[in-house]
Amino acid sequence: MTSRHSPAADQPVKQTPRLSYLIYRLERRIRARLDEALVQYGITTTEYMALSELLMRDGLSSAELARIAFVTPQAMNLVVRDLEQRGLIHRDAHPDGGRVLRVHLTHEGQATLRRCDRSLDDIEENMLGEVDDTTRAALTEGLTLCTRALRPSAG
Amino acid sequence: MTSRHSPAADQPVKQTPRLSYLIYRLERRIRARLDEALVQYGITTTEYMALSELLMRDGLSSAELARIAFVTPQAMNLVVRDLEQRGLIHRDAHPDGGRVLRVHLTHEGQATLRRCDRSLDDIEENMLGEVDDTTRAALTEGLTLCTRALRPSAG
DNA sequence: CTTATTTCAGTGGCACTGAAATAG
DNA sequence: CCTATTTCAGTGGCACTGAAATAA
Repeated sequence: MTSRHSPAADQPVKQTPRLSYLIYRLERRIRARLDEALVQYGITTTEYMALSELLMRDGLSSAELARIAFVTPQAMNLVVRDLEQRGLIHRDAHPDGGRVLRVHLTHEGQATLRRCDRSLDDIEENMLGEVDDTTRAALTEGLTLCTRALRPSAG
Repeated sequence: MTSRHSPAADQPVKQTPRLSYLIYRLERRIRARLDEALVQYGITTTEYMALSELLMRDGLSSAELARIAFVTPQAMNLVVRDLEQRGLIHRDAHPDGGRVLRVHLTHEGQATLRRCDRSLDDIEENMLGEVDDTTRAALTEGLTLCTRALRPSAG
């Protein structure tokens, strides 16, 4: 798909795209692959991300998950309640009281998550094939720093 | 059903999240900031990305833009036609014939894009504040390699 | 009363699928 | 006939806003 248009004359110097642009494009591609892989387990990407976060941090509330995912609490609540009805998570009252409901993965949820993780690992293996370990480490560090810098409550 | 979840015992070691997960979260944050910044120019993030691509590669067709953005040609066509009606781009027939319409930025489109770019630069400056030049370069390289690896038609 | 979490209800941007018209 | 691009029409997942109930 070399799609040759005009040679080079009217082409501005091909500047380096902004990082945000690269992230946007890559996210689209990962999303498409992941959606395709997860559909066999009946899981959406958003649901998968919520389950992943719960594996790392068991007992988060829906509102906390919303802040992490940067969506409204209402949006996350829909995801959580749907996952609960399907038996992938369960909730219990927070010991500190309040209306807070802590969310936990069920055994079925953990099993589903493991299957999804394997699918994602396949995608990442393909994606990172040409990327050396040094660059991989820099990617992890850089993305983490960037995410932290854009946190809602500053940090 | 025994829903026993001891506080910390069954907590796995906080593993390093997968890169896909970091990209997903960061994209959410950039998206939110960018949407907020672009609304004053009446531009959506998707439209901005299309305009950006056109600055780098003038004369792309809607179908080519769709492949780059990894969306269906129908979806991109809606974006392109809307931008055309608003005078930010114009189209002309491809010299090779066919139904292909080459898309070009108008002067107004270029001016709007420059304003949007400045908004994004502010966001990126904030986002990359803690990231050193070496890591920035590695981010650009790594993200580019990853995107290329997940290209639809391989390449 | 104020604040945070959760829930209920409605809305909309945006990309999707299907199908058709055009052009080589 | 076959393929690619563009266009028309309908659909749906998903996150949004607004408002209310609950609890400290």
